[in-house]
Amino acid sequence: MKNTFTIIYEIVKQIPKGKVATYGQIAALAGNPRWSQVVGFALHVNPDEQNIPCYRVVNRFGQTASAFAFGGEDVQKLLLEEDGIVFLPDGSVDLKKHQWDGEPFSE
DNA sequence: TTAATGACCTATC
DNA sequence: CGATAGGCCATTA
Repeated sequence: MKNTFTIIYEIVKQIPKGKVATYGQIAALAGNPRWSQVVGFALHVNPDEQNIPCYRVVNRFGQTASAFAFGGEDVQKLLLEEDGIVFLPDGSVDLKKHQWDGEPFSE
């Protein structure tokens, strides 16, 4: 069952520790920059949260969504801190310091 | 089946 | 440069 979701899951699961990726970035890496919404949907269902760290996925502003599906917003922040993410006083992560460089997929 | 919404982003004025 | 509007894909009702 390798649908669009699987692609997104693969990307998110490939996110290295201590870094975060944005929906648009994941969508772009997936091969479709306009899957931004679908990416959110994929994480929303999150059938493999154990292997799909949604907390490492943030929006364009470096903030997580309001509707979390694996615990709570506080947990999300804690998990990122555990990974070594630097949270700004605004409640967002320093994308310019932790935004995922990109997939190790050398073309 | 059609229509509307959605953890969004991009382009244009 | 800043803000506004629209659009794309998939899922759900």
